Amino acid sequence: MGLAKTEMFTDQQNEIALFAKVFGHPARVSILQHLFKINACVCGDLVNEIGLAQPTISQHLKELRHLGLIKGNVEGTSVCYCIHTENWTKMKETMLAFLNQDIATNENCC
Amino acid sequence: MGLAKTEMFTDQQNEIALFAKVFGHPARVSILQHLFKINACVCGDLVNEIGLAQPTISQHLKELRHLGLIKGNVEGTSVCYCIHTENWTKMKETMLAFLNQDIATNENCC
DNA sequence: TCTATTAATCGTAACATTGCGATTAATAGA
DNA sequence: TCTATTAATCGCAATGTTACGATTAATAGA
Repeated sequence: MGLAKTEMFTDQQNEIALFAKVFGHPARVSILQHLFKINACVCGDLVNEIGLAQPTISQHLKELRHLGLIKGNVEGTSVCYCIHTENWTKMKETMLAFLNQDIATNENCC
Repeated sequence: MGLAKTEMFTDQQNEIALFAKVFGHPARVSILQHLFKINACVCGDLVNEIGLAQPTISQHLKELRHLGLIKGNVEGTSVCYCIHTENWTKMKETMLAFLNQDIATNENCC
């Protein structure tokens, strides 16, 4: 189907999956790392930096923007993208709670 | 294309993307949370717990196993799955380094 | 040995993702 | 106004993902 059955999972599980999904492509990881590094960027810079075509980068930026992890200011003919700090922090809390789960001790297994 | 151009990214970026991708489906998030909770589980339990068909769960378990995040012991006709603690810790370090990036201060933007 | 149980695998349909050429929209500057 | 620049959007081809019915493989117990 290619279509996740989201209705059978909790909001929290779906939220984790949505954030993880957007990190599930090295181009988006690379874009975010670049934005963190310089904290100000136009799309053209990213095209040169990463090496994918302009429409491809634009599409990845769109996904990051729709999840709220970055924001963009129009400055003349270019757009200045940067990390949406508050939303990044919120996302981080959700993901950290998932990654830092404690393992129940159980000697019956493994 | 549906095919990420991994060769233009660093090993670290590809690794982050691979881990994130496996968390990018609520069923796998749910499976991992369940394994953390009870730390011993057969596939059948997960089918009842989650509500997807047995082949679907089996497929998700396979992906988690191939990334090394879980391990499975055969016990008679059932299989006991649990978190692969060492690999989970390693994965966590990689993901935390990405999530905890510091934002460069730059007042020229946003 | 026969049967029930359990999980893996196969095959396939439906849908999603990725990448990019072509085009469009918007603005700056001549 | 005209042109150059920049990024978004469209459209499409190639590939990946998800889900599950059907089947298979393996073992336990009668």
